[in-house]
Amino acid sequence: MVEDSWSPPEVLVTVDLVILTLREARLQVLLVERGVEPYRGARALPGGFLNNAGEDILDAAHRELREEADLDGAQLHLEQLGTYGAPSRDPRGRVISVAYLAIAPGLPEPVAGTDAAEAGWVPVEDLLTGWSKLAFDHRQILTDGVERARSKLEHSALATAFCDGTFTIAELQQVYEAVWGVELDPRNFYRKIQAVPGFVEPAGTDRRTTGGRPARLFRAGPRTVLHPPLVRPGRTTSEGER
Amino acid sequence: MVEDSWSPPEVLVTVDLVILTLREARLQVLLVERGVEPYRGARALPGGFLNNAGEDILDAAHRELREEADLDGAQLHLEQLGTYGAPSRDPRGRVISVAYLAIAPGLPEPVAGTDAAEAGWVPVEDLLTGWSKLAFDHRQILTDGVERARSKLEHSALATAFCDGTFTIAELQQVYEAVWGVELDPRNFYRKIQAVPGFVEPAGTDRRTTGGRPARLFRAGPRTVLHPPLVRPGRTTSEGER
DNA sequence: TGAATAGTGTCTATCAGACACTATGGC
DNA sequence: GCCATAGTGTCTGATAGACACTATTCA
Repeated sequence: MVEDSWSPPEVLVTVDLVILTLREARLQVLLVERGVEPYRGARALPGGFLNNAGEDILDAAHRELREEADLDGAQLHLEQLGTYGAPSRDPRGRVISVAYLAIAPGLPEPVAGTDAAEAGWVPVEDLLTGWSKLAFDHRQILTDGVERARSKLEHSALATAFCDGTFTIAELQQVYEAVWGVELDPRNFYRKIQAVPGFVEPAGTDRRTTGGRPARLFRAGPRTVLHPPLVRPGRTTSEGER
Repeated sequence: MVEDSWSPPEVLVTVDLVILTLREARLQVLLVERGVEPYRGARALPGGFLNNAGEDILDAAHRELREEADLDGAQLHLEQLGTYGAPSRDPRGRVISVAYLAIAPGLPEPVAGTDAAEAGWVPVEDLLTGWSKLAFDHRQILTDGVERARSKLEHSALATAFCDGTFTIAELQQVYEAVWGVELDPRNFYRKIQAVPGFVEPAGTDRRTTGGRPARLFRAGPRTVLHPPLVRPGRTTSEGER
């Protein structure tokens, strides 16, 4: 299959990040404003080229996380999302992008003092329901990242990655409600969470929030795969979804 | 972040395929024997370098499917599995591999007359329970591919991709049993399948197999997402899985 | 007729959702 | 006390698994 005179083409590789968090009870993503061509001035996912030929792709994702969002990848959930390689996706030439999905607990303030010209949290809903433009194929990557998160909430303990070290069941519920875009019954949710062995475990004392009775605190348990799973409500009957 | 004199490193890209099928009621994968260094003589997943800088990655997967397995990707389920980019994974230098998962209906004979020196179906169980070696990080890629298939059987209509155009419910059950490595009750399975709207639809006449009453034929329905899902039995109680 | 598989009916323990109710804080 | 939220109890309709039973072919 390989002729003697043939040699494989070399391509450039970027690593792009879909960093999701919960702010003001809404699912938000970190976007930067591009300072250089192409797509100068447009909003894009944070990311950049591999540093050198010896850099591991996952390491590059950690580096971008630090450089562009001032986040420590070791503390975050970080998983590969997919690789986007349409020949026309980058006007500079053949550039393929390995996308990663990162989940961060709610950061109180927008990221500042970072490398990118402008970086800020944007509600995902505003981006995906409207027709806002993102650079390159980043809208598709974002869509895939959000769908990955929605799906993984059902079968994995991903939701705890949106929370701080300790959290209340109500806070965990907010994660599910924001990511899935549904409302859940707090009482049933409470029991459902605790019916999954190893999902969350108690963490001692109490804390109060708006008004009511103080809530117990929990931390993430050892289990990353949920049995039984938490299934998304709605669509029980037949709909034509692709 | 990019100095004026700096330019991003160029890397080589291969596309590797995890092609799964069902033969003799067992989950099998197509492997080739490498004819060139590195890993000459070792078994590997079929695959190869991008053809030229303008070739789409998915197109390259289709091309490899045709060249190395004589299969038509348009007829098969084909999805991206992930990208493997450890700097040390290929002794030739910086080569990253985009892996694809393909699902094929049971082919009666081993593939012959193809490009690769040797190509043949190997039971997945033999590879993953034993300590058989595969070239590069292909054992990891295979593991990931099998786990992807196992998981997607629960929530998608992937199982029909293992079957011919028309199939019986018993044949579909064999898919689940082989991929999951469990035994299922035929009567409950039968009703469970038909309880999922759009999963399978009737296809006319009958056919008989070993002995018993002839079974109805079905074809894949329009639905690719299963509601309700088919959940894997077993592991209901807490186990420490990763 | 008997063996073998296809397909249906039914029973029961369990579970998910609805929601009444109690507990515990701040005002 | 009143309000708000946390957490528990209970009821009910749906469901998953076990398995008896009927149907239809071949030998």
